[in-house]
Amino acid sequence: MDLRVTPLGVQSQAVDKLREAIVSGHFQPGQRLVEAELCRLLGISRGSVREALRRLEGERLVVITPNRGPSVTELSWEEAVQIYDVRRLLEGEAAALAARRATAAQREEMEAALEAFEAAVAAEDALGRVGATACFYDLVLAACGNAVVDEILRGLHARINLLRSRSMSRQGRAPESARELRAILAAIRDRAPAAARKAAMLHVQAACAAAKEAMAERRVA
Amino acid sequence: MDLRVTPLGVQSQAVDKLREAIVSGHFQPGQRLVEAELCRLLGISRGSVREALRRLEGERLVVITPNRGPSVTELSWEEAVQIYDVRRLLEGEAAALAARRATAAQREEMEAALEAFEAAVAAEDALGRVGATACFYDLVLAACGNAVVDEILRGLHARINLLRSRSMSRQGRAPESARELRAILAAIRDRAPAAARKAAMLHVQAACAAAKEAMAERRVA
DNA sequence: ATCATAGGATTGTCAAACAATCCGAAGCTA
DNA sequence: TAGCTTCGGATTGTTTGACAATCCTATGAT
Repeated sequence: MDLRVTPLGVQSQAVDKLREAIVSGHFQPGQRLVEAELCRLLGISRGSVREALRRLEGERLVVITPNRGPSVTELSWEEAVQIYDVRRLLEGEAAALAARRATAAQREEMEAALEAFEAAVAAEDALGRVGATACFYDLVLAACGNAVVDEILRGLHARINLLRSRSMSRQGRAPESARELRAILAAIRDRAPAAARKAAMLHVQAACAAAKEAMAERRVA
Repeated sequence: MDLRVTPLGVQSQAVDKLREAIVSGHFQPGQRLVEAELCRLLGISRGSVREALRRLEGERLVVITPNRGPSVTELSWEEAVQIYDVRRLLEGEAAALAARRATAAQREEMEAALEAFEAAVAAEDALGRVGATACFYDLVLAACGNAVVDEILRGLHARINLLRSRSMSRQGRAPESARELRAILAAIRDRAPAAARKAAMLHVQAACAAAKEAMAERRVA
């Protein structure tokens, strides 16, 4: 077991901070990220900033246009649909694998996370909801045992967040969402891969539909 | 239509050359990539080399260990299996979408590419085979119309290539492979998404099994 | 009003430097 | 000889400064 504690280089911190700033909407999609500006904000040199930006480019959170530099990725609705398509497949797979492989302890943790989510829904605690959702997802992805699925889905979630910064609301859908997650967990507990896959795909499908509606509202607003 | 011709900055070229060197096996998996060395080989500055390496890290072709620097990714068999799992899903999806969306012209091109592949198989032209395969894949991915699937699969193919550098042989499987591809194309021509998905998944499954055998041979050798 | 031009802002790239870290090899000890 | 310590070279992480190439904008000319 490796208990190394790395002093966490300047760049890694920069990447984390920038990613956080982007997914949280502090930097709006389309906004240009001027290197000199980021140097000032982060207190690091241009070389490090550029490397950090390259990493975020790899995560598709930033687009670097030649001779124009970096800006926050703008996600078209068309591309968002494509992402949801892939998510449907991969989250279905992840759920199926989790149903087959999750240990008893992991099932317990999922149950706890889901209860936390339901509590947050009842309390209309938006922040708690996203935290609990993330926790639930982490557990499923850990249980599925496929690091590649994990890695890709993390990336896709971050990218979808680029949309959500504005259409966050939709809290009306939370109860449905809770029911969908519960269905997934039920299938995982029953060790029913096919059912888990179906439930997870349904959940993504619903999320996509909800995003579409939110998008339409935004469009007219 | 944008017919801009970009002078193609130093870094982009560096990334391309390094990627080529890696997937072609010129740099072996696990080999360390010393920055100063790459500066000499590429004739560019350290800053540019480092940015190029960051990009390749994003493509998972290079691993950068803190305070040890970059080296060519070593793909474990375990991880390769996970990649094949995802490929099965996504190539199935791509084939299904292509079956639904491909234009007549695209079907013709696929037919041509497949015939080229079969010709290369008959002529035992290994290089021609990989070229024709790549071409066929490009056409299917273009026809499927999902840029996210395209992008992810390209990445996964490159990563699987990290394995193949040694286990390239397996030319005995080429005729089977040709039959599998033909089955995919047949389904696409019939506009039968379900059949196309099934055929594509079968193809990946077979490729995975073949890789496993090649791996086992290597292991004992 | 339209076009050309100039100037500022920004990126792309290079060079040089230095501290921190890692790794191997020499030397010392038992 | 085996094992431990120490030392020094190699390599990375990061900074600073510089300059050409490119883009954008505002100014000025027709």
